[in-house]
Amino acid sequence: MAENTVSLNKATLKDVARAAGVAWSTASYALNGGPKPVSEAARRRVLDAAQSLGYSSNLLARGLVTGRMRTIGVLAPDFHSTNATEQIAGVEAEAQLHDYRVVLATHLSEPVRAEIMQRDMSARRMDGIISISATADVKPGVADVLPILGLPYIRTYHAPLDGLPGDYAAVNQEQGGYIATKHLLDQGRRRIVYVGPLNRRDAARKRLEGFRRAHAEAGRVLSEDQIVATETFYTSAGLEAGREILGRHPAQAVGCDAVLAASDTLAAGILRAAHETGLQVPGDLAVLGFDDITDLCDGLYPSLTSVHVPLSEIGRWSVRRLIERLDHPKDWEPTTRYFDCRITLRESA
Amino acid sequence: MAENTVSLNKATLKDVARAAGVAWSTASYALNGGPKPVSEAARRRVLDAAQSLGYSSNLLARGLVTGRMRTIGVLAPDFHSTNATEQIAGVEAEAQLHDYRVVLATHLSEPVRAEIMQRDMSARRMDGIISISATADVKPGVADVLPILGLPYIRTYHAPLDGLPGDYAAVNQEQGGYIATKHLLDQGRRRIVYVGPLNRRDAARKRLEGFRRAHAEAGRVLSEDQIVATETFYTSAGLEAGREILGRHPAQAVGCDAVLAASDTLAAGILRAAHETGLQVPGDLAVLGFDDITDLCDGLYPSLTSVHVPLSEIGRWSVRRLIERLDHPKDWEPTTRYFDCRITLRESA
DNA sequence: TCAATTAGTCGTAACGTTTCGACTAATATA
DNA sequence: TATATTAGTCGAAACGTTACGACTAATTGA
Repeated sequence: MAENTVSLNKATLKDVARAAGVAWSTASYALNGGPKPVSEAARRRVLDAAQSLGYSSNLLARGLVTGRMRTIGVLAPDFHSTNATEQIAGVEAEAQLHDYRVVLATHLSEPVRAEIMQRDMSARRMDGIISISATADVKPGVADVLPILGLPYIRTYHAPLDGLPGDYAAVNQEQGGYIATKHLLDQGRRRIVYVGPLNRRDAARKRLEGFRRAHAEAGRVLSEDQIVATETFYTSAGLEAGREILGRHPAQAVGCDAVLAASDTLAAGILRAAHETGLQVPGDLAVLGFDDITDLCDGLYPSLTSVHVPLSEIGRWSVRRLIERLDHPKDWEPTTRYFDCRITLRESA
Repeated sequence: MAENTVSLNKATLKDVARAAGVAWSTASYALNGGPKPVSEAARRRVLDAAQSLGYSSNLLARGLVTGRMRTIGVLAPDFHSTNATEQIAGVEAEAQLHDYRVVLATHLSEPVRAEIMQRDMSARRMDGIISISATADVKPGVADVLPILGLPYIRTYHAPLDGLPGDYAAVNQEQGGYIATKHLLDQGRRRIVYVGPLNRRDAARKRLEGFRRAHAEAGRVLSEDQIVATETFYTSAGLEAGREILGRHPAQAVGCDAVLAASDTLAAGILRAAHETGLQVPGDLAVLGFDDITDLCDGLYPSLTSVHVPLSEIGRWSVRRLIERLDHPKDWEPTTRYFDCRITLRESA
């Protein structure tokens, strides 16, 4: 089954040309449709020769002369958070659609490592860079070197106004918080509590702004104990917050009839607190998460209604935008694009 | 803060050499320690020149002449399953450690696409390919072209004995099933039910073998209704199976006191069925999952004890193995390596 | 002191492409 | 018929490196 193992794909354009009895240049024209036409007869012979020699062109050599590698560098903080991987998935899928390849580099939010990676991408002559962030936080210095590389780049999910020029794709976190809250209010929930980490300048804060706006528009006064700060996004933090919230108004029917959590993992903790307290979800208490992590939301009991964040879409758009810029460098100008969230309905709210 | 924007990194080795007053070759030796020594004085001048010109070497040109790009191609079916991403994460992390970069390609389990990607990687002169599988199923044709490319490659998580030569890294699924079952038996569980999809030749079957072996070693007879087949790995399938199992022996105390699920998502369904039935977990019923998906296991109530599958380790090992082969091509021979699972203890078992 | 070694440097030939300018032969234009 | 135009082909010059062979100048050994 492996009689052809001898083809160590050493065949070069020169070989093909020789086999077809033409000059390299002609062979090149025949294969890739260069700037000069080539006769049907010659084309045939070249194509046949290439076929039978198992020729495939050396993209390094081509890249060296053309200056384009059809490759996009993706810079990400890590590879574990769904935030990052979903975006990368989108990037990869869209890139493949346009016959671009993707090279990966993680920087673990360390500026030095980030700079090394960016320089490396430049040295490898990537056509452009997409710098992904998994939080809306500004990681100081992580993308600072981008502008001086002279490569087209796009940042996603970073804080929009960090002063760096260039394209920018972000989640409309505020809108996410807004529709989530509106969804709960429309259900007739009277007292909604928002749970999330507020210490950092983060997505959770933006979501909170949406939470406030929805209340304001509905003419609802928001008391400050309707906002509960957590330290992290972990389930344990959610559980702690949940116990506090539900313990605060023990037997009171309308003490708190809905919780909007800044992440699905937090929401899982709330759900657990509800179980412990014996509350029915969504009957006594509605719970709404953020991120729409399928496995988690489906697995929870009851399954978790969650705000879907269009991460994959962000990745896809970034690629399209980058390629557009590469193809028409003239009519490009920096763009900031926000992506709206939507709600994935399940049982909990 | 961006006064240096002019440095369009056009500086070439020739420029550096000119600035330092030496020949290209000398500059190259000074920068990368070539085969000839270079005087301290010259080295200084070259390094300084390189520094002030913002020189970074063109890796394409270098790759063209050296034939090594310090780049590994990663072939994966998709980008959404944790199975795939965890492995890729391991690959990326380890590659970075050795100053290798990773380029990504998904083939969606379509043989044609897989072949295109593999040829592209060869054309880009990757040093080697790691072909990742997310299931232990053999996807026919997906990796068939690898051997004829003449590139070193490693397959992970594929079915080990699919006839293709080369390095191979796999999960010891049987051992996973074994330790999981043993864990439950050691707890004193009397009647354990295994839940998983059995129609396909898949990881779940291997796990079942371990389940059987543990019973045999403990001298326990296994009745066939202790094995429940599902169609999928989804939570809904787990719920269905759970209802069947728990409904089958309604009030009977020792009807079934433990469930080993072939995945965490299935286990989530079992947990839900337990809630519906009013059973206490782990008191009345122990539930053990497979895959150890952190967010999910931590989020469930009670949190899910799960068999951890060393996916990231597989990725890391593959990279080390590949680099070893690249560095010492002579003393290489095909290796198959199995990676053992371990149990991550949480509340449910 | 003379030959043999060696440290240091320099050209230059690869590597495998694309593309430019020049060259033929055929075709259309007047 | 002479001339401009074109289709088709070719050789050679890039692209930016590494590495080989040759060449000096200095150092060593006898």
